[in-house]
Amino acid sequence: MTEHHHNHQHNHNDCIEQALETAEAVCAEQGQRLTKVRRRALELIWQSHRPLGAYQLLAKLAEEGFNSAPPTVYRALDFLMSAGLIHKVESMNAYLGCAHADKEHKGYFLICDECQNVMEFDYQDIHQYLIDKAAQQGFELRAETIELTGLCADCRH
Amino acid sequence: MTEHHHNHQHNHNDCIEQALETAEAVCAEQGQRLTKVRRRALELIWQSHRPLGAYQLLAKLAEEGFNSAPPTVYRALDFLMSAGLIHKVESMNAYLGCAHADKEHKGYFLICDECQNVMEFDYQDIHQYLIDKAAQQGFELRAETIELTGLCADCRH
DNA sequence: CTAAATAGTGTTATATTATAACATCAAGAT
DNA sequence: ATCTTGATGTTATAATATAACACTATTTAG
Repeated sequence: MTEHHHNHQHNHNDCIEQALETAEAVCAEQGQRLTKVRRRALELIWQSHRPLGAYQLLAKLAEEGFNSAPPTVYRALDFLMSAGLIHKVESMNAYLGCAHADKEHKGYFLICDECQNVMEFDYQDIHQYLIDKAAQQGFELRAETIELTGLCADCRH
Repeated sequence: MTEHHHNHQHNHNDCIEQALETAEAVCAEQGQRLTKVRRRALELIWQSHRPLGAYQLLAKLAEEGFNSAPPTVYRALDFLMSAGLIHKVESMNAYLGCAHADKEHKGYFLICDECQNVMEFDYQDIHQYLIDKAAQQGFELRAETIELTGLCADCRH
């Protein structure tokens, strides 16, 4: 389990830097271009301590002189998602930096109702379990949306 | 696992009838009122063979002379969700009749990308597993959004 | 039985999230 | 250098959801 947002023990700047390096590498490998707006969008998403809405991101980009029409941000988000660099949290309509972009994985989330802090986890055993259960029904699994909400350790007091 | 929508083997009308009976019982037990528009909304959701969007439902209700402003349908949906009679499929912004409304359970979905047919399943073992994994992080689980997509047996040929 | 309280609905307006369509620009390829 | 493709700019609009307040119906208390 990786708690990558606003953890007491770590310097989040390191995470962001790491994420951007990974992004560069992933894009290079896939022959994709990490353009200015894409790169900055990714950075802003990582700087947020909670999943960031498309229009929140758009506002931040606009402040910095980027084009402020919705397609700008949705294009960047689509790109980053298809490169596996961010995930969409469907239950929040918000976007989150992915801490395992370099590994094939599924993004499973633990979201705190109180502080919106998100932990991403990647349990290969759950994944395999779900594949097997689906296969028993003749169902071929392609994508998983797994979003768990509740109270994080800090917010339970 | 319960495939309750458009299965070859069953008469879906029976499902709908069953669902409405359960709804009556659940509402009675909870001291809630299953008013005309709520009841009809639930029935229309069940009649659909795939998750139904709020505005699709609104259109159907409007055809039948119900008020056709959005709050009408969102209020009905909110009511039905909080009574546990339907679920929202977050990844589709659509709503689905719940086949286990009378039992305490989590709605987990298998959604076919091709035909949009949905199976709802309720694995207590997954649920317990997730509770335990979350608890190991000090996280108290409250709600789960588990939506799996892929190809159903029919659509794989 | 009636008044008060509460729950439900009607109505208008608007907020939020996302995409379509087409023009223009910039980067890498021949 | 020009061609091609991918990326971005721009305008408009679609799709999803909620706020706020007025009105009505049902339940509850006296």
